[in-house]
Amino acid sequence: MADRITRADIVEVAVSLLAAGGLHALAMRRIAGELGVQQSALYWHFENKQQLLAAVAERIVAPVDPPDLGADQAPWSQQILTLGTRLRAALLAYPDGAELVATMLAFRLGAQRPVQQITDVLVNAGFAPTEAEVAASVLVHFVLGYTTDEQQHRQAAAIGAIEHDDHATASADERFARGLDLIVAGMTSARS
Amino acid sequence: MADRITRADIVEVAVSLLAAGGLHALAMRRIAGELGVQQSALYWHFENKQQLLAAVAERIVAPVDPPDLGADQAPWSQQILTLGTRLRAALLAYPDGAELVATMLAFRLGAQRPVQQITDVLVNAGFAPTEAEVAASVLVHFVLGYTTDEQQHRQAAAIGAIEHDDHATASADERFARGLDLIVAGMTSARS
DNA sequence: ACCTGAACACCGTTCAAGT
DNA sequence: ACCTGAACACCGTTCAAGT
Repeated sequence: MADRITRADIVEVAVSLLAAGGLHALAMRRIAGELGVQQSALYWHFENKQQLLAAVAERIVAPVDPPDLGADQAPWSQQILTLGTRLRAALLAYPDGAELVATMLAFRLGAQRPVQQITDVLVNAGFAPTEAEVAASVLVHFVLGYTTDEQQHRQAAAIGAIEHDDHATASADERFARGLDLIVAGMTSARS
Repeated sequence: MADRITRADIVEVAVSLLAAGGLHALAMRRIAGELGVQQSALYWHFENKQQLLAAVAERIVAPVDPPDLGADQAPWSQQILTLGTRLRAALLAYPDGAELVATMLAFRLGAQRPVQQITDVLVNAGFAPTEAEVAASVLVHFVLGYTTDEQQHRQAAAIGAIEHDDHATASADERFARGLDLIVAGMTSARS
């Protein structure tokens, strides 16, 4: 009613809807409703829903800080573990966060920064560019896939389709950490 | 018109629709139409669409043969490489095959056989059960994630949203193989 | 047991028209 | 430049009723 709508407003509402109800709640009609505007109004600011989702995905992975590339940096293996852990934490901050980012990444729509950061760390550690890209994709696919699984399972438990298993949830962190370790070990022997 | 509809008929039509038009073409209305039946008729045979998709996913991964667990088996690392390559080939056989199987796996709806096969190979090679599960999940998430990326990118190129890059497509196989190698190397150092 | 017919409650996207 | 109003072309699911 009051003012005009901006791209940032739309993304902000979209993020809050995602936080509240997951990907299911992220409908153009609902976003428009929340902004007090017609659904067609959104299409002046975004070409389509995918572009909007790309912006949301970007926001999700934004808090993943780049590691120090300066003098006093941790060993590369430690940097990789940190990046992987931070990425997972960022994805877990929103329901369906992992699925959303994975989809956007497959379409090459934003959210590419974490992949680039990981690749940079590896190149900086002496990996050949192609080898660094391959290693980064192994890591990213594991983080996204594992976290998607985790969130989807958690959601199914919340609906009551599955009994909530505290034991399994507790060990999710450790299984993830072990997966990361395996990949870092693989990277170590891949370095020329 | 002629005969009654069976679960197998529905799955068969669904698979052929997937082959022809990808996940987008897999609509209850279209399946029903192809069978000459009302859409509501499908709900007598399947509880919902997800259960139907689970059956389709099962069909997609069915051609992934279990490796020999007998006497004259190849070294475990070779068996892992073979299983990973076969899984990817099975997923590539249908458009959106990887995405479909990944979703069903996240919901613990069928298509779990490949994961079990990989775990079995590792346990058989002397891995501790938990370590085998972690290693299998790393491998499976890479195969599914990488192949989903590949198929989605290919589809975007087909629509014309992206230029078709023969060079990139050519090296997709090699990048995948290198990723597999990295993971197998990681598994090797994870074995107690 | 198996299916029809019809409705319910949704979707994303387009486009002329208004201001 | 920015938004409304209304339509188009779809979805999955339910359920009384038929046979």
